[in-house]
Amino acid sequence: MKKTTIYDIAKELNITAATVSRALNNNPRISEDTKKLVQETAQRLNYKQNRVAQALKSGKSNNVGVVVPYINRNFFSNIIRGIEEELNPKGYHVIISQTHEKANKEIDIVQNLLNAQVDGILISISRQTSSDEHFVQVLEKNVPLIFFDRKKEIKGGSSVTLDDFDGAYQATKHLIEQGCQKIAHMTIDLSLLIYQNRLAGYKKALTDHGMTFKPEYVIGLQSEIVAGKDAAQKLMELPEPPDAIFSSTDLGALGAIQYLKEIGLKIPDDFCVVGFSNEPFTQFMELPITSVDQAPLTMGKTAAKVFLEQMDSEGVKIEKNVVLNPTLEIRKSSLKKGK
Amino acid sequence: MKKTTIYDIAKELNITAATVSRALNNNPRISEDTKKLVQETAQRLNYKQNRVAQALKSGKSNNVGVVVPYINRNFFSNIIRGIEEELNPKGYHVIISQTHEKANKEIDIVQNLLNAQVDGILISISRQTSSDEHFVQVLEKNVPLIFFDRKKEIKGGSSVTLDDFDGAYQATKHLIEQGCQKIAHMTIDLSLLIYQNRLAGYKKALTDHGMTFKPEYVIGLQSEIVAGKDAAQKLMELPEPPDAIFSSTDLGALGAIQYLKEIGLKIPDDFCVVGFSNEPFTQFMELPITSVDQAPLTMGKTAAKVFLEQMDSEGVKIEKNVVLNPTLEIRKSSLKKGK
DNA sequence: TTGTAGGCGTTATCAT
DNA sequence: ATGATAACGCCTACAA
Repeated sequence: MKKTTIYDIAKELNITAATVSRALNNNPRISEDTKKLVQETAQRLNYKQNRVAQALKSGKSNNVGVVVPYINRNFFSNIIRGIEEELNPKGYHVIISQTHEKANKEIDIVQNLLNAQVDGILISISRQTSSDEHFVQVLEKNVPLIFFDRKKEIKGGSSVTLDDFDGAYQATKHLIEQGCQKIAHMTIDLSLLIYQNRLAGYKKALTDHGMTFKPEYVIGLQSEIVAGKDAAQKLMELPEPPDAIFSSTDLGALGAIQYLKEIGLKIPDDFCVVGFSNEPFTQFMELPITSVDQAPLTMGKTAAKVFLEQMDSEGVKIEKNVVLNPTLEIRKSSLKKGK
Repeated sequence: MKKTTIYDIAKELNITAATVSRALNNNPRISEDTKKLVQETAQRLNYKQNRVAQALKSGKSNNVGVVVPYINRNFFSNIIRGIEEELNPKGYHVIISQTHEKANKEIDIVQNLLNAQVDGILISISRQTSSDEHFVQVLEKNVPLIFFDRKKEIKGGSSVTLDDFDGAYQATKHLIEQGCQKIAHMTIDLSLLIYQNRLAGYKKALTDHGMTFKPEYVIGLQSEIVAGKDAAQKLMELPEPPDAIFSSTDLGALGAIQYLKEIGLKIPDDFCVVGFSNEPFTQFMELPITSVDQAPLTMGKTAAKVFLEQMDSEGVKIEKNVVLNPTLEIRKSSLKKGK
């Protein structure tokens, strides 16, 4: 079945394609009669606008590219949900791609998206990413570029991020208020800004409350349960073991909890643990885990809104940096009785 | 900065755009010299193919539409990951949309995707969906239509589904083998085929092992923890309460476990519970939950492969229905000692 | 081996 | 209020 075009409608009505186009686009200087006629015929012939042709003509594809490390991570899939829900009603389609945390892949993807004439790119950079060139190219083509969560400082780019510093600060302060004296910190890849900021927030909370920062209380790991267990073990074997852990990941926190229970510690009485991300499982546990919520849905919606603003302000270049506030979800793993 | 086109390259080299196009597409009847020249100039001028123009010309957009109820459900985001990983290397972009389980939204989305000239649609239908028309339209336009997980029987459509019957059968059989005598079943929306099949598999396993099916042991609920608790309570208040539950969802299973623990039952000694979906949290629990794994990644990859096959077999209409086998992940919640 | 010309479907700019 | 025409960028018969 051939697709029907405006020419088919035109032929049917003995008018010209231009008129049909105008009628369909509600051009004011078309008689109501023809408009009606055209619309009816369009319906009858089952006409559908060809968005590709429109895109070629207008230079606008109505597609935006969204780039993340992995789609199936809870955090990212929530962000994407937010983006889709904000952009779909405005007529945009969301194209998703995964970098697998590889810089090369990211560069390829960005190139491909540009070739596909996307109207904007929303991205959370890969762990490996160090160069800027592909982002510069995006901006040179006047394609809006919005970073979310993991950003790259670049002139002309916008961003929506979480106040990781504050999240870590809240978490640490909460532990202090629970009476914890020796608070350790588990972190991940410190090459990423977000983890640096969490570390910084942790430090600041300590010193703000008259506690000294001890380097040996900071331990790096992969985001896995076993790694969390191992790290906890190392911490507990220190001459002066900690009495609380603020982990930059929930899986790390979970692993730590498992190890601490194994060696007979009572949580939260003997030891408090706080995670980061507020993964779904943290609230399902028998011992629910306190965690910093990153508001991914809001982050996605906000990133989409920033994109829309840029599209609206034709010509005027906007550079907007939104910082969202995290919320500490306090649960059993850090809530001492009587507090 | 204006985009460079093949005309710019042509002008630069005093040749014609057609030659440039051929050179870039590696047309055999172009001299190696010009090819090289063209490629160098393309590089130098930072030329990028315009995929929209190509799409208009060829009728192929190199975009596929993927439609799911919600992107952030673990099951769906894993499927999407599989699809993207399979299709990206082949040069396709993946457009995602969410139906929010609404039939209207689904119809709109499908229309929009068709307007956008997608080369294929991969979809898991909404709970509400009853009509077929939008799918018929897809097939009439010769656009490959592949259902995954939740399908609609329709001539010309392909599908990749899970053998839900078998998953339920395995789960129930496992409970029987553990010595459970009175096995209840928690289900969700029986208007969806998948839940019907799970119920059927449950029944068959019972009768195959000489146990009688009791309607009062089947209880419907929403997929929430509280609903699981309530349902478990109702079951336990029966004159003859069950000694095991096979739940069609993991959250239902979790809720049930929480209630059972509250009333002092020991799991798995007094009571066994099996869930469905193998959500990440099931393995993180202090009492890890046995669950049926749905192999979402494989499902996504398979759906993508089916789509690719259809694209390869130009003209020939293929209708393919793949059924994947679930795996029972046996964990503590159903594993009696000594078994 | 390369050039010419037309068309994919739409819209914007002239005319009429 | 409508028609004619060109253009978006690319590709491909057909010619040369």
